[in-house]
Order: sequence, then structure tokens, then C-alpha cells
Amino acid sequence: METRELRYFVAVAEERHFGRAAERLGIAQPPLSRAIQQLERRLGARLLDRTTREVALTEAGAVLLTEGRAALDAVDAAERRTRRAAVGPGIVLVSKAGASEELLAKLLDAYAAEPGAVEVDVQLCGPAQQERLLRDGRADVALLHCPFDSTAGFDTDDLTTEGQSLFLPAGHPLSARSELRMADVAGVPLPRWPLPDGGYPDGPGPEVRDTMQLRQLVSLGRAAAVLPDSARHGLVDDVVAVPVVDAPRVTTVIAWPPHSRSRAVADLVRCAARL
Amino acid sequence: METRELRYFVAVAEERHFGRAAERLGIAQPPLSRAIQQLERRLGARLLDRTTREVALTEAGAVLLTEGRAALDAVDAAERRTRRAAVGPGIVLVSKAGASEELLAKLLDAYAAEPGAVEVDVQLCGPAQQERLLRDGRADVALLHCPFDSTAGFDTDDLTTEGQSLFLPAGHPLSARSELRMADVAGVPLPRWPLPDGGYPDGPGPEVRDTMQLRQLVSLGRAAAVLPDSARHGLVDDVVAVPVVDAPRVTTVIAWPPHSRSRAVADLVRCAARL
DNA sequence: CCCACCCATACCGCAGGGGTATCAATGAGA
DNA sequence: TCTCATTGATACCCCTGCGGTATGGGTGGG
Repeated sequence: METRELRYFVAVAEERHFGRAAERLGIAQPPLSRAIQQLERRLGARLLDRTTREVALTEAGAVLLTEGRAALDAVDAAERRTRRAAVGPGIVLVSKAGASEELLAKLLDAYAAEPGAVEVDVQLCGPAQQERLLRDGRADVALLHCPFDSTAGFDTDDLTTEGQSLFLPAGHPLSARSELRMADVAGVPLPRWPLPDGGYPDGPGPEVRDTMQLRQLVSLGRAAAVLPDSARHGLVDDVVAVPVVDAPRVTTVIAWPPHSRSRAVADLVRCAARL
Repeated sequence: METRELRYFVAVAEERHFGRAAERLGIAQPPLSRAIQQLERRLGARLLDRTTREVALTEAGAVLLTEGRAALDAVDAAERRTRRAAVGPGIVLVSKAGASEELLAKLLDAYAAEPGAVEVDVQLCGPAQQERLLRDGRADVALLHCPFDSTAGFDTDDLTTEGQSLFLPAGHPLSARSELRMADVAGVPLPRWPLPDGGYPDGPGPEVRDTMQLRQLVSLGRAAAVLPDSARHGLVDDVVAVPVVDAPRVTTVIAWPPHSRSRAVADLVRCAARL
């Protein structure tokens, strides 16, 4: 199976429409129809149920969609990591904007002091984006936060575990308390994070993209949020953090794709484990 | 990047010889040379240092070799799983021959009683082969044994944890002891298991491929081995198992590729977790 | 009943992948 | 030092197969 065929199939399966898929792929519709037919013939499996009104996935088609996406990511990753390796040594670390700042700084300092350390390009992004970057080769290692982030398919090492606090504007009724329980927080409209598909769940809270943005909303008095204790780091004084004693504990882990434990990534991971 | 190009590159990188690689691929040498040149041009990266006497990998080439192998496995997996999904529902479970027999039987019984259970094709193979099968799509779930098997890149659920015993022929000097420590076992030549590449490490013990084979060698008085306690199950009476109290504990886990948690696999995993 | 929509078919042109023949560079051995 | 075997690159040709345009045919909505 060629990646071209896979890309074509994934486009049609996602659009559920040959015309739109062809447009997205930048080709005409007839060659796309033919390519899918040929793929079906080669696999000996019907992938799509087509009527003139709708295109639906068969069981086999659904399997090929998920497996094919993973395969295309792997191919993209191979290409990206090779390109990066060609321009010179160096690794890309991705972390959530505004999270684990202190830990990240310590890690980078410690690694830089290591003999044979290479350049570390730090990328900051919103949650749920990290997994994607690690999977398609735009990043080599990530700092993830269990149980929020999925570590599925990656190797990981635990770094720190911490409790969570409610971050809220000074003056908020709950800000005077010395500690809280989840039940106390139930009435507070919590911010809504993007779903893996980029949309937002329904609810009363504000839509936020990253922790920096959230922090600003909190200090403006327009949001309150339960976050790991370490978000207290660098807090401005008009925001108060009150520990939520029964909130799930958050573990910061360092994650990397299991097959690509390069020298540099291994060094960085070893370094992180010593912190 | 097309899978054809990747297959070509991996062949050359593994053979370190264009002629042999071409032969392996079933094409002539000139088109292979051209394809690699074209790949290098498209990636903007030199992948191989070639002289007339030897072909060596560059840094970028080494990256593409490992990443490319993973990507090709993912593509093969997509194709195989789609083909299987097309012939009908059903999943392939792979376990080590002669290991976790009781657990496996219970699991299969429990799952078969589940509503909506599909056929489970059980494959038995030697250790280190399972990972490969799971990775290239010939299997959907596996029973692995930590810390012997690597679970890198898979999702897992722990099933059971047990100690290990020394299995040895009745009449062996150590067979009278009621328990042992690792130090007692140090002098016993242990069997050698295949390495991931199919070869065997050097040493005094016999070469074995799977637990069944080992069991037979033990009962013939030609081997002794430290194995999980559950290997005691179905033991013939001329073999004695003596607990090794300080041997590392073995955890049997059920593992599956994280992206392909199909209905059937999810059911099986849930079923396993309840055992 | 007609029309709009949408996938499939027919047919054509050409890019590019594969084959054979041959060259060029390099290192081993006489 | 000269020769020769080895090995990757180049030259050139053929033909497969991918993509394009034009068009057909089936289906649901108005």
C-alpha cells in the first residue's frame, strides 16, 4: 500500500464526499474514485458504501481510517525527523504554555550542563496538541500531565507529582478559605479546554487555549480554575491559590516515542529522572 | 514520502550494498540508485555516504532507518488489520507458548461468555516475537510478561503478579530445598533465549525458543530455569519447582496498540481486568 | 417530471519508474 | 605499477499508471 493511496482514502473517509476530498487533495474527482476502487481491489475489501447521496464507511473502512491515520503520522514523523537530523543535531521539546515552568527551566539547565548536550528547541502549545506533535515528528520529547494528557503509545518517566489548587481572583468568596474540597468547587464555572478535534465542550465557563491565557482571565476576575500547585509559580498578587485537598494528584511525566530513543533524547530523559 | 521509497531505503541501509538490496527488492540496481538519489534530493538530506567499497549511514540516514522501519510497520499493520476486518469480525491474541496457560484459558472463557464476543484467534509464539506481531498488525492483543517483554508503544493493563521458581529435574541437588535465593541459582547454567534479531547470546546454557521446549528439556534433565510460578501448572512429576524468593516478580499484562482500541479489543481488555 | 447532485466510466497525454548497456572510481593482488 | 574485479552512477529506452477532461447514469428533492 502506498502512502498516496492512504492519503486519498483518509481524505474521502473524513469528508465522506469524493468531490470535496478531491478538492482538498488538489486533484480531480475521477482519478480519486479510481484510486479508491483500485485500493479496494488490491486489499480485496470494500471500504466505502457509496450511493449517489452519501458515502459511508464499512467495518473494514473504519479500521483502515484509524490505522491509516496512525501510519501516515508515522511516515510524516520519519520525514520530519530525518529533515531535522540533516540540518544538525538538536531535539524539540514540547510543553504546555504556562505549565511546569520551574521544572522545565531546571531540566534545561541540568541538560545543558551535560557533556555532549545538543541544542533543545522548546515549543510551547496548548494541551492535546503535544500528543499530535510527538506523533507526527514535529517534536521529540514532551512534558505531559497525567491524568489529563494521554500517554498512549509513548514511553514515559515520572518526574513530579503534586496536588491541585483552585486559582481565583482575590476578593472571590472562596479566596479566604485555607483549603477546599471538590464539593466546594462544584458551583464554580470552570474553564473549557479544547477537545482533541479543536472544538469546545458545552458549558458555562470561558473557552481557553492555554494556561497563560487562563492565568490572564483569572487575574482579570473573569475565570477560576483548578490547576496543579506549581502554577502558583510566578503568580501575580491579585490571584489567590487555595489547595483543593481531594483533587486528583497530577503527575508530570517526560514522554518520547518508544522507537526513537536517540542518544540526545536518552540523555535528556536520564537528566530529567535525576531532578 | 512514498512507502516504496522507504522500503528501498531500508533495504539499502540494512544491506549496506546497492546490489544486494536490489536483489532483495526484486529490481535492478540502477533504478534503486536513482530512487535513493531522488529521495535524498526530495528530503534535502544526504542519507548514505557511498564509496565504491562501502555504503555507510549518515546521521540523517540512521534516523530515517529507525523511523522508517516504524512507519513501514504501521503501514503493514493498517493493511493487515483492514484485510482481517474485511473477512469478518474477530481478533488475534498472541501469547508465549507454554506461559500463562491458566490465565489465558480463563480469559478466553470469560470473554466468550460476553455478549457481542467475536472469535478470538489465539497465536502462540516465542518471546520477542509478540511485540513484532502486535506492531505489524498480525495480532491485535498480546499477553506480555514484565519485566521480560518490552511494552514500549503499547497500552497495557496489569493482570497478575507472581514470583518465580527454579524449575529443575527431580534429583538435582537443589531440588530438595524448600526455597532458594538468586545467589543459589548463580551456579546453574540458565537457558539462553533468542535476542530480538533472532540470534542467541553466548553462554553455557542450552538455546531455547519457547517455554514448551524448555519444559521438555527440563524434564529430560538437560536444563534448569527460573520461570514464573504459574509455569508449575500442568507440571509433570519428574520436574520440581522451588520458589526463588528474591527473584524479580513477574507481571502478566494485556497489551494492545493504543490507536486501535476497537470494540472487540476493548471488551476483551475489560474482561481481562475483571479476572 | 425535471433537475441538480454525485460517483463511475471512457479516453488521452505524459511523467516517471524500471530495464539494459556502459562508464568511472577504487582498492586488492600480482 | 599495472591490471582487474567490484560497485555505484549515468545514458537511454520502453511502458505502466497517474492525472486530466468529457460524459454517463442513478437518485432524491422540488
